[in-house]
Amino acid sequence: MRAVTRVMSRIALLQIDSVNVVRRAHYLPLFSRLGPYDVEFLHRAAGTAPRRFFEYWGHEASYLRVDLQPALRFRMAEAADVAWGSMRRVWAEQPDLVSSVLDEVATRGPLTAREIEHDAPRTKEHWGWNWSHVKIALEWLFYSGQVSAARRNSSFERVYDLPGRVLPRSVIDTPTPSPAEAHRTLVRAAAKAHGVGTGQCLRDYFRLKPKPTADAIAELVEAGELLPVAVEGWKRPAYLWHAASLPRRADACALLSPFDSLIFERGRTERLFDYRFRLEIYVPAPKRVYGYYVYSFLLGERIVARVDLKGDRHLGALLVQGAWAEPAAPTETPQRLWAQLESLAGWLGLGDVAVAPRGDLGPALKALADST
DNA sequence: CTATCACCCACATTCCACAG
DNA sequence: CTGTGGAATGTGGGTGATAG
Repeated sequence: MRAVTRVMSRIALLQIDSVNVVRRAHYLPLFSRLGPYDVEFLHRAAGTAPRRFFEYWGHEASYLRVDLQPALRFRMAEAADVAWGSMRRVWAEQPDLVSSVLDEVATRGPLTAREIEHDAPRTKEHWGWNWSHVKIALEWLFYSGQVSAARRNSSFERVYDLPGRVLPRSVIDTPTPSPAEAHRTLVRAAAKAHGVGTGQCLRDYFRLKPKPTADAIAELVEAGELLPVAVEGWKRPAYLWHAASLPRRADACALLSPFDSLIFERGRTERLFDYRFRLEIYVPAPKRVYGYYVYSFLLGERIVARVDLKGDRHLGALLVQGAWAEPAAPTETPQRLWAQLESLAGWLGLGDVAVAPRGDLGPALKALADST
């Protein structure tokens, strides 16, 4: 068994080969480790022929490389068993609605949910979201692969269309792999992205089920693609991607969105970075520890700070509503963070960065704000 | 014309109990 | 210990209609 230090694991992790996206991209960017140039590239790549990315359920709602589409068809085929309850119900109880919505997309698409005229009632289930039955039908069709997302509109709503008009011909023509082969493909992709990870990490990347993932891992170990390793301080066995490179150091400098693949598996984040992160957008305001939408600041190979950000278009400013240093923060943290905040504001088309001096980094950032 | 408002959409996490 | 299922949690923002 080869031993891997935690520092090596952190560095290996920084090589990302797929991009997880995307909510609320208009006021806060979730392509957080990509610069403006890369975001342009991603939009172009997702929106023009031949398309390089498509939207589907990966880890969660994600842009995925189109060549992974065949490996996700098993999930589409399982939709009747694994999709959320409201979707399964609309499929079982209102088949006519589902087929008329599909017809509408086929004849008039691409379309958003809003553009399909209807007086179907709305529901209020689960998360307090308030979907119309037409929207649920569309999401059912999306989950089961009968429609795809052509793009998002300016309100970030999904624009649905038939897969044949969204995906490249070569992808449509690719035969469907067996579920076992599909799992190997997805575990490979996860392993490349992680460098080093536990079975848990590899499974969570595409939200796979335990049994088929364990089988895929065993087969990839057998084939020499994954190497069993022990990571310093980790209780569970880990796997090293055979081709992972281990640079001597990492010079990252980036604001990570709460949904960034670097930190979306919270247990892994804690084991690698000694950094506890929890999403607080669904926490009632008085119970929040840090804030509604908190970015983590990656510097070098450590997470050294977190900031609660809000883009205020009306004021034309990026609001820093709080800033906190982590124990690993070096002295240059405020300056490096400030530069990233200015860059982010520029990318969002916001002229200013306004700092409220909340949190232990607040005063230092405020001083930098006042001096510019 | 601007301000306001209603409407619609956004689909994740975390804790906990319990079964195997 | 691992996995699973249930329960509980929110507000931001774009758009287009309407009021003033």
